[in-house]
Amino acid sequence: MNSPEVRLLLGDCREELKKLADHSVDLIFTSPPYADSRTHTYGGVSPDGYVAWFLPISAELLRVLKPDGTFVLNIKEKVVDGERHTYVIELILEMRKQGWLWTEEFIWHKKNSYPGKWPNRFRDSWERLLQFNKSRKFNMYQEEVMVPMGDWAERRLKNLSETDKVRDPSKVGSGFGKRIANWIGREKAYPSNVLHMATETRNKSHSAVFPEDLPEWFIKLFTKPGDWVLDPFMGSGTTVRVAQKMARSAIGIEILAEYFQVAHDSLPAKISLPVQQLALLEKKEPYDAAKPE
Amino acid sequence: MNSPEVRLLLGDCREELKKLADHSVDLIFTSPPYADSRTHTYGGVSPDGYVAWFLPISAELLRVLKPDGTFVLNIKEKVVDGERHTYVIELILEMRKQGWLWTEEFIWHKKNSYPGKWPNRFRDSWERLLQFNKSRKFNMYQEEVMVPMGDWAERRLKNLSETDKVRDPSKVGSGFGKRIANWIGREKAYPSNVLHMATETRNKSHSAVFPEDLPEWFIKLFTKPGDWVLDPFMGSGTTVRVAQKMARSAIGIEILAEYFQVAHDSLPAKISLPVQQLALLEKKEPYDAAKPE
DNA sequence: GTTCCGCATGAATCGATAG
DNA sequence: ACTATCGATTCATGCGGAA
Repeated sequence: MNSPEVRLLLGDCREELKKLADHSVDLIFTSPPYADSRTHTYGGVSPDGYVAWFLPISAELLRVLKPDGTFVLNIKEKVVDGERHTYVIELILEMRKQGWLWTEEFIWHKKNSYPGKWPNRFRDSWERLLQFNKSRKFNMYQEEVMVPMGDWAERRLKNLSETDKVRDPSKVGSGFGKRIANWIGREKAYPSNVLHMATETRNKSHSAVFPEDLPEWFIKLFTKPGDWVLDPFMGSGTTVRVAQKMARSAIGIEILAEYFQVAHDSLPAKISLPVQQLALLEKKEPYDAAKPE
Repeated sequence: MNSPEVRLLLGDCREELKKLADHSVDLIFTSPPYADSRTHTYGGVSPDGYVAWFLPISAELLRVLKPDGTFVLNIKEKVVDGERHTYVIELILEMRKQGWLWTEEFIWHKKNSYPGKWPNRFRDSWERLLQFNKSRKFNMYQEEVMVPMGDWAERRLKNLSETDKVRDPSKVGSGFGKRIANWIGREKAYPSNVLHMATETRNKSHSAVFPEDLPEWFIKLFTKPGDWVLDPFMGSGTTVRVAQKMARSAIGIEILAEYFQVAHDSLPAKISLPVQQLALLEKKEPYDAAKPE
């Protein structure tokens, strides 16, 4: 494999994505601006217009993703007029019409949001991580994200009963049997589709939408070293930064010069930008640490 | 308030619901048969036909619910041909057309989910708890579900002082620190929209689909003693049993005589059934403890 | 009494094989 | 080709009996 590289593109992803080749990316991990946030960019997408705004982008993502690649979309609907808005679930339906397969929905449980409440609801402590694929056969490296087994295992496996050594069919006909003996020597178990991760609190010079653990988990699960990771809404660059640390190649696209600059500056291994982009950066306002929300 | 009572109805909820008066119920909590499960009843609803099957029922539920009442629907889509099926999210969209407001989506994190390993997915360890309302003003007794605070705030503030204060003094004055400080010294905190509960695996003469903690939490949150709770898919009666324990009145509807009998027999405070229903029970096979799956 | 340990159980899903 | 059946895989929990 070639030495991993990072490419940062300053601009609107609706344009920048067109520069990427077909079937060139192994994993897309992104957290797009939610409806009504970052209204200063992307024309202030309204909840009602969200699906129409996103579909051209997801069409490009479908094009650049390799056939055995994966698209993970971190998103959560906001509350509008007392209701959860339906733009996310409508988006799922429309993306399927585009050709995406809705393989799975992971839950990110945000462990440490501060307590608080509204008259009609509690604090929102979870977000969706929608997994989309182009085909039913996609790359997944499950062993990379295994977790330590519970301490029950040690006790359990010390003494095996006779029924443990053979497949013991369930009494109630659930069709499920077990062979406890298979677990001997194992120290790790597979995770589930619920991820417990704290939100980023140690805020550095940039504020991140999600903690580094989140892209790291999916990069481990869906790519191997040298593979290409894409984040079309790079923001302050969490995804590309993690990808670089993990020896994956990465492409990050960001429309806002301030965020772009933060992402560039925070890469552990520095990269140089094309002259063209440096000129673009010059024209924008200088990055102000207090500005990004 | 009148003394709480429990009414059990043996029959198809599509018929039985018609017997209930308009605006008579404070909380509907139910877990309908998921697509393709419980195929021996309800004609084995297929994923593709699920929405059409459910809509007439949700229309009746809309009629019987009080204007300030709440409907909590426990459901999860199954995997069909490698994808999460879309019947649940389609149902949300269709129910809104009926007049329901989709107020919130709680997550039930099942700590001990069904085991299994597949090449393309992990264990499914969460289910949806969809909250629907008829109006934006509904009864919610948030204090009833507050949880012990523990040392949450202390840890949080310690974190704040050590890290955030140093790196970004603006955070402390900006309200973040103040909000945290507001919680110091309080004994209880409001919960979030993620519920961590184990499934009921122990088989005590009947197997419950969900643990008693689950309906208990929503009954506390959305009703007060004496209010009416309805479960149109009663099953083995977890919801009505909990409601009775909590001094709420309850109505349970179940189509299958075996489950109906279990629900009736497991009520802590015994109730007598109308002669008509006893006759119906007679005609069915007698309940056999080994039989319910 | 308290702690430790054995054990059955569960809204599942995939791939291969058979009709 | 398309559908139905079958075997394989897997982990946290709470009860009950033992130490």
